[in-house]
Amino acid sequence: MSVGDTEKSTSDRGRLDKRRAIVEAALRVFARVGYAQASLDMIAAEAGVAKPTIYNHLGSKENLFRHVMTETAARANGKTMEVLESFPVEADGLRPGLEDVAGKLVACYTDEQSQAVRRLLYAEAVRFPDLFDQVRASGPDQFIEALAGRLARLANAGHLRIEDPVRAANQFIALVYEELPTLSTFGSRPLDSRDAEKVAVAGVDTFLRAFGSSGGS
Amino acid sequence: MSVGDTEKSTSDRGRLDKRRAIVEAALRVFARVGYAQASLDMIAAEAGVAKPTIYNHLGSKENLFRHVMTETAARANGKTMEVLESFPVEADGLRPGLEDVAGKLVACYTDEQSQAVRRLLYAEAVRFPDLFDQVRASGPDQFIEALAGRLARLANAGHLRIEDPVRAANQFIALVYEELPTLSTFGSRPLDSRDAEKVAVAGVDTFLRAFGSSGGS
Amino acid sequence: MSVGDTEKSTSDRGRLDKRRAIVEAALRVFARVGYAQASLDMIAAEAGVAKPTIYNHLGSKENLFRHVMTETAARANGKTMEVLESFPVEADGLRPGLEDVAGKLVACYTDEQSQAVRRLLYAEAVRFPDLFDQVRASGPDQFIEALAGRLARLANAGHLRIEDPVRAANQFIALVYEELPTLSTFGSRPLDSRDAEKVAVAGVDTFLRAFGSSGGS
Amino acid sequence: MSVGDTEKSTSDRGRLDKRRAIVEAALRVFARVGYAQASLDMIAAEAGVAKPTIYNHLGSKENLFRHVMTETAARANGKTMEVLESFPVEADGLRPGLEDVAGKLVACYTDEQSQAVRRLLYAEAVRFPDLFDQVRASGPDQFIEALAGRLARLANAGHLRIEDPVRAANQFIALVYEELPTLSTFGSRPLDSRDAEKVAVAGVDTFLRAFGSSGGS
DNA sequence: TATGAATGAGTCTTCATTCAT
DNA sequence: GATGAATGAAGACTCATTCAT
Repeated sequence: MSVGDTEKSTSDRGRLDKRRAIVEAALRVFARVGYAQASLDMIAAEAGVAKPTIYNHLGSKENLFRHVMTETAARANGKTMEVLESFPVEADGLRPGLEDVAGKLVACYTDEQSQAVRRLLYAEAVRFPDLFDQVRASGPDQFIEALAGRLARLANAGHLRIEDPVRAANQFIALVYEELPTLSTFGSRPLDSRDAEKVAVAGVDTFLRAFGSSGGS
Repeated sequence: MSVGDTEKSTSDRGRLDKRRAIVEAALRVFARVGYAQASLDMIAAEAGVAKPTIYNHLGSKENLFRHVMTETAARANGKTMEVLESFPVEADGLRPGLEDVAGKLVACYTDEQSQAVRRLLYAEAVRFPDLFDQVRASGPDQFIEALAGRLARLANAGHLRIEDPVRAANQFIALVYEELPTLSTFGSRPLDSRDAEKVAVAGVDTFLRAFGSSGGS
Repeated sequence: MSVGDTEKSTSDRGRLDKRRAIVEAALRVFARVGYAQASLDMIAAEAGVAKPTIYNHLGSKENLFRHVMTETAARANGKTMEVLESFPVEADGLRPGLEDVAGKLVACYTDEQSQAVRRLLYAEAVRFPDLFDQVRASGPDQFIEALAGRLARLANAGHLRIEDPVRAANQFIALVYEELPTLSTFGSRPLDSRDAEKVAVAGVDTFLRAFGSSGGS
Repeated sequence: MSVGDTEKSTSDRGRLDKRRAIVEAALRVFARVGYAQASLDMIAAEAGVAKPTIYNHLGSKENLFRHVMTETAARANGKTMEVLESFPVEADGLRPGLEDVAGKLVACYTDEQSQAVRRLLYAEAVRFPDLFDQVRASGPDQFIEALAGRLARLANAGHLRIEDPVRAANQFIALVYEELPTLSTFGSRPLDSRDAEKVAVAGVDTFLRAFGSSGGS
């Protein structure tokens, strides 16, 4: 009467699909109107499920929010960490390499979901301080650490003049992101990607003027 | 008990006092729990007035929020602009001058009300985009412009090597503020002022390494 | 423009009327469908007020229930205590006196509101044990004590042979009320008052057979 | 693993066990939180079955409640009727015989399940009046009838002076149970068995004072 | 003008009940 | 027959806003 495990996997797929639909819909709604203003009615409608289904899967509005935030942040953080794989390791092509990395980081930063999570985290920092810490520890903190490592390696090889790599890493991203928040009204507006590109290139330029071993190359 | 305009001025004083009390109470409540979660009951209680009095004075919750934001932002921006009056204009004492300015800017940035406004503006950027623009135009944009002017003057005098003063101004504050938001969890936590000081000094250092006419000092 | 205190009293009257209407409506609804099944919508409709008005006056469903119970019980207890004022104090007319008291007690017991409170208290004894205690202490306990006093006085005068007046008081009302709960399905059904009367008279008869100083009078 | 009717009987046993588990769990839950507050989730969890299984076996919440009440009441009534088997039939040992019966009745009355059913029946008398009638007819009414018969026999033999045996039967249990409901807060609290014993003995004493042929023996 | 009281709309959450497997 | 998942309906409670005084 049935085809066996295919059927079961179909059912499981249905379950997971529904959960996924809820979480994604919730992210969209939260991003659109904020945590407090988002009603479970909106989210249920957006996800195409009944309201109690959300409770069956996620338990409560607060829990739903936490899941949405951590899962989306994890995805975004993963993409950001991948960028470091193309980080330059030699003096040869240092500037274009850094520009490439900076461009990719800007792309990650301005990714729609990434902006949404960041804005929501900021907005609800008072209500969910622990969530803020958790996301930061598992994301930005690790990223800064990794970036500092790459910079230190370049410094050791004499390609950069850096005393405090962690601080330099922080300054690198400060320069690269610079006015992104302002340009996009904290992510609530689309942002011209050429503007962002220019900012990134300028940030790399200043970074190399400050830390390049021979005034940049 | 008294007559004539004295009475009227007394009553006017009372009215203004009441309005002021409402706005200040509203800022505290909004900062504590956010816009959506703040109820007019809380605000009325905190201000020591009856709920309808808020409507008499400010009209609606949204309007109250707008007034609170713009008035508080204006006060904060005023203080920030004053900092520029001590901006150095000569090569002599350039580094300590910039460090002094950076320290004062950090103090302004980390001022409690200032953080509260910034956080609320961020949090409600989607719901009140016009408010965001208005505050930015009357504050940060003017500040950047003024800062760029000071930097251009220093560059013209040969004390700094700067091509694009506006960009340099943005980078200056990016370097100075750097990780302030992270350190204070976007303003929801007190922040060690010595840490902030160190960040500011390091930011100035990097800025001068990049833009100093002779490698700094 | 106004007639002075009349106007104010009118407004106060309106307030109190509204509160009274809520409490009375709540008693009716609770009695009709029980605590858990009673919705504030029903109560608000029955009282002719808006739902939040109930919250303004009474705070919560639980609190409303407590007020309804204690206020109604106090009224019922008051009436019951008044019955004792006609309690016989002499051997002359002892039996008719006791029968009169018994009849009045049955009337109090079978009073609609009284039955409703008793049934609700029983029904919700698990959820509101403290309420149960409070009502019992301020009502039945005091009544038994007072009744025991009257019986003791009769015993001292030699009109009754009673060793333990409190026990005798309990047995008196046990005999008088006897099968009232069963007859009225615990108060959920009207009860034939002649049946009740007979039970009361028979109860007095048995009581006097047991405690009368000369086999009854 | 096995075949034929063994398998079927095993499965039947399982089904009946499951049904029994559901009914017993339901009684516990209903007793603990009342009818309206008891959710099928609680009951399913307490019974260790899935929610739809309850529907397969009992059909609906209301039906489940009816079954639980009637089955438990039948069990309790059976035990109560058994007590009458030891009812004294001679003048010799009348008082101790009645005291023995009274004690056993109190034990039945204060049995945990018995109290739970009584309380639930009282609590839901308005919602389930027919259930109340059904249980009363099959239980208390028959018991009173049987008790009246025993008393009549004793009266006929000259051991008691009773005109209306049914009334005397009702008064007997009224005196014996007397303040049990109050002592145990209508069964929602454990009750000191020595207190109950004393009440029973005192009830028998009064009963014999009233109806004993020679002042009791 | 300032306020106590009232309310209509909307929020989160729970529950009895039913499908699909 | 037993179950995990889904849902429509309903409930307690809150809030921004408006009258009447």
